[in-house]
Amino acid sequence: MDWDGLRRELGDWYERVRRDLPWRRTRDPYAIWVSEVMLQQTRVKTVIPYYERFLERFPDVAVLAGADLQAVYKLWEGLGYYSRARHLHAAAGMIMAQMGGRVPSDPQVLRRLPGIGDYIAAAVLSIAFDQPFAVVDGNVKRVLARVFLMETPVNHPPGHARFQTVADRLLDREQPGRHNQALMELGALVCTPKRPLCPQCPWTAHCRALQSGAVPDFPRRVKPRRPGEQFWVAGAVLKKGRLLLTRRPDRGLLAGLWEFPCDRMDGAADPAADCAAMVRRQVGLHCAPPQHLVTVRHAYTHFKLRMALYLCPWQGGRVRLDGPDHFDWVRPDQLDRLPLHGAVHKALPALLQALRGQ
DNA sequence: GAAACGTGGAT
DNA sequence: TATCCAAGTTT
Repeated sequence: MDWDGLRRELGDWYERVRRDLPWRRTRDPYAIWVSEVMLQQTRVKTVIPYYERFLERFPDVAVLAGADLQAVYKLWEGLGYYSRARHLHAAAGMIMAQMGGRVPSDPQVLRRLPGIGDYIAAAVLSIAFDQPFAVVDGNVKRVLARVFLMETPVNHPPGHARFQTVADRLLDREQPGRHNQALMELGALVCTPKRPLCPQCPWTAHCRALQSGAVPDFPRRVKPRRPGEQFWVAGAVLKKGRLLLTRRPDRGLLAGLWEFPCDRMDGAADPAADCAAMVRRQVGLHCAPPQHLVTVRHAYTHFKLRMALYLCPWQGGRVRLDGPDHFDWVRPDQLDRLPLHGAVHKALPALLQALRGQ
């Protein structure tokens, strides 16, 4: 295997075609780090506007560390995987408190920060600090699987180490940052999951999948299991023109985001009554018979959701929380101040229309 | 080590 | 409409 040839051809190709992305215009370790966190399981096109806003609002570690977590969540709204925002904020605090305000360049130290795993550590160390660590992300696995005809499934954790081994051997230790980005760029632009553009690939002379006509069969994947379906009922409690919003705990699904009190339905022959009972249980309020507004569908990674939203006129009681960790009575025109999750955003137009009609 | 963890675009 | 899947990490 001509490793030097591979590295050179990849590097030359990258210099020719590389996209001008915002995080490629800086060597600031903080900015690189933020971009890598946002890019986790998220498309470049989606990330760009979030990245621009984030760097404008939180230009360095000190500003981020001093910000309210809620403000960070608000900026993260709609990007998904909200624990990333919490971890980023927490890590910034640790960097200020323990590391002199500088993103650490020591692999052991960096790797211990929350939200920084093997991939992000390697990316930051190579791109911002020129250290020889090879990244292994979805792009890299796909490219390696094809070029080396690797049978290892790319979506099965036990096989990850095999890809890391190959990536380590392939790494250009002279220009590790450029090399890592080039390999990912190749996966993103040419060696794509579907309909790869092999004629444009710098590695056609080396690719074993191409030579054996097996490109469409690689990479291998294990079959994911079907996500189940959940049914939730949500109640928009209305009192004197204000809506009750609750905040989800800082762990688990949609951590830290705001929503109308909601819960899974337990089979519910009578969803409206179930909603009223849910409101009593979750926030301790009594309401008039709930009126169905809309049912939205939403797909999460591991289950599908159908959420029925009801309008629940307040009748009595003071808020006592069981589940959510905060609440607020919000005027409908101020809902956009809170970070809300996708299902709530889908249901919101129906609610606002109903309120206007009252 | 399997499962949890979001969302939107492409097909 | 259903499925795939994208610059992964945590528990």
